[in-house]
Amino acid sequence: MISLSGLNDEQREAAETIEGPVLILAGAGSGKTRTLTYRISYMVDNLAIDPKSILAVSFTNKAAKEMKERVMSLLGKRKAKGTTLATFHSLGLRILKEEIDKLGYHKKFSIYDTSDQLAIIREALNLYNAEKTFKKEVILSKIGVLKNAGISADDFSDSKFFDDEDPYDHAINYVYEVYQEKLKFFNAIDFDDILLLTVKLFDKFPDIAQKYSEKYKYIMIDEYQDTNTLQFNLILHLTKTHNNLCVVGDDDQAIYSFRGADITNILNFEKNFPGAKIVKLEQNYRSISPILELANEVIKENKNRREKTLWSDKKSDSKPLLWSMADTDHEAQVVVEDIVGFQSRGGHLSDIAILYRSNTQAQPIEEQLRLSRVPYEMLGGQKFYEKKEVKDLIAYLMVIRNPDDQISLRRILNIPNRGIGMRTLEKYLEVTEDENISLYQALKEQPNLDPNRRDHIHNFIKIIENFRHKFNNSTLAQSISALVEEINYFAFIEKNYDNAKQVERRRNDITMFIESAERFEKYYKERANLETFIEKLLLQDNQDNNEDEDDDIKKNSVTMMTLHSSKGLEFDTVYLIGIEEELLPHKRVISEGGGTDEERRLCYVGITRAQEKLVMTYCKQRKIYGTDVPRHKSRFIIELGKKGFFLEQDRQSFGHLGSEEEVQDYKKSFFSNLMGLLNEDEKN
DNA sequence: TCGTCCGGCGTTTTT
DNA sequence: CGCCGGACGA
Repeated sequence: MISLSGLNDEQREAAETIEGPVLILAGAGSGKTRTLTYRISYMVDNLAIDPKSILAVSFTNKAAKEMKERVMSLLGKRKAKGTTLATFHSLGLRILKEEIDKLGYHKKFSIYDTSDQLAIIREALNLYNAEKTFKKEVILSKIGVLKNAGISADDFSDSKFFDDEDPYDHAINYVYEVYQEKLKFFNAIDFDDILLLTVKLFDKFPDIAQKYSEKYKYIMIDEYQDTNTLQFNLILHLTKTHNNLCVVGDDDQAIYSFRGADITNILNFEKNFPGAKIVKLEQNYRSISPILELANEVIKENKNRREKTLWSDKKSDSKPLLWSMADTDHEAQVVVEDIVGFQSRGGHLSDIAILYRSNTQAQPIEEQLRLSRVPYEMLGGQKFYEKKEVKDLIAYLMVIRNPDDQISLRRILNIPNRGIGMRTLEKYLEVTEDENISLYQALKEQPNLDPNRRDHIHNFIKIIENFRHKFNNSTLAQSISALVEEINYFAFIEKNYDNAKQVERRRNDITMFIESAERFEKYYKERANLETFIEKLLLQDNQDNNEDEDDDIKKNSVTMMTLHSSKGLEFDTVYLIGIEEELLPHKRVISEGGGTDEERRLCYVGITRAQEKLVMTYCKQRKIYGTDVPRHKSRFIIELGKKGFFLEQDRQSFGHLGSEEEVQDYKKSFFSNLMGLLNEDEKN
């Protein structure tokens, strides 16, 4: 039996209220994950509820994984088994994998990322209007908005989102329809479809919806303030038969409106789910009070929020710091030096996070960390699978699995070059169009269309077919290596880049890809196959699965991530870099004229990640499009230094290294930087 | 068919 | 500054 005595009164009440709707308003650091994990454990261990009927949904893989680990450590692996702790998208995908044929797709569908989506939109746009009046990125983002609002292509022109006066909307109306048709023809879906189609399925087939609702009798949703209409509809379907819904959220941390998140979902919870019990968690267990005071000061400027009084009893005299830097390189240097100093005093690198508004900020820091030999782990950013070489290989896997996947097929048809170029492709696309068959089918069944290319096409098809068998009969990693060999991909890389370093890097990416398949196999054992591997890749679920040896490495590395992905996490020390105008709040938001409330919340999220030490930085100068531009500290904090909420230090002169200890650290880190540089040179 | 060169362009945030 | 896409030439 799990004891709930470690929870405070409110937390315990939330954990013990199992039946009916519950809203937990949980301020930053108030122990909501703790509450949720105890709630799950309490249900399984004390109430003997079947773990299979418990579903907890969060937004990011990171959060889902964290929840999983904490439930496991509380309940033990054996008892925790069967609970579903998923992200919205992994849940949707799980359902679609079973049911998507009812919507007219085959079960081996592909999932398209942004670049795949853009490729389709470009063609659809050409069909609509040969002139380049409309930008495909704008169209894509609007389609995304529509999908997240639950609006299909047919509904758009009748919806409140459609403006008859706006030529863009007419273009979108056309493109959205063509886009969706093509996706279906390619047997592919995009990210938003994962949820859109799941909801569609439930709308269309109430009996299927009922099946899942009966399966998941107890549902918990984390970060409820960030749910959008589509997700809300999904929740409605799933809770329909029982109404056992427990949501956790904090309106001050709503930061996903760009993805259609609708804050009214949390504000109207009682209305949507009558009889809801509401629990407020207001004690912050995370941060020392000076950090919390700064956070409260920042967020209180926002008008539309539920009043909260977050408090902490962790008193301390050490105030947050604000460092001003000369430029981004200087910023990286100072921050990394500080980290090296911390490390040399015996600190754990895993206690440190570097947070930023935009992924572009990560680059100088990353470089400096490498130079100083500080291990780090970066979340998000350029995704591994988005690298060109990796994408090529994945495209092969996709076509092997789903030959209808025209986007992937076209990507690899002439990679490595095999003499099937644009001209040939166009001929075949015509056939595809005329006979309404897939491109793959056309290639396979009519190799004589272009006699000069016949052999090339034949060989290509043979590779695909052979490897379809190969993947069934040998292990995943073996098959992938064999494929790389078969298509001579390494030779292709060498041919394409004359720069030896580039060749090396790209070869390395391929090796890493194969290694990731090996690790996947090791962890998933007999469940490891092409299907499961691709799914993992596409959900960007890169959270490494290796429980054993890599754990040590992870325990000793700095974490870098955007403010968005930091939500829900906590660190002893946080460097919040680039607290400056046009970055936080972001330029785009300022120029669009809308409020900066969400940016302020983002700032609040960043500050409240820190437990003991918070360092904010800004640069006096920053390179934008290659030229240096003067910068200013963010409006969110500009007045608060004078009021004593943090200490401001100008690091440009290095004049603020006070204690002897710090000076020593500085010297040491300078030396290790130098060594790093030398070693780097040696290598090249 | 394939490589290269040039001009325009845009930088949020995520699954 | 660096990417993408179009144009052009071998």
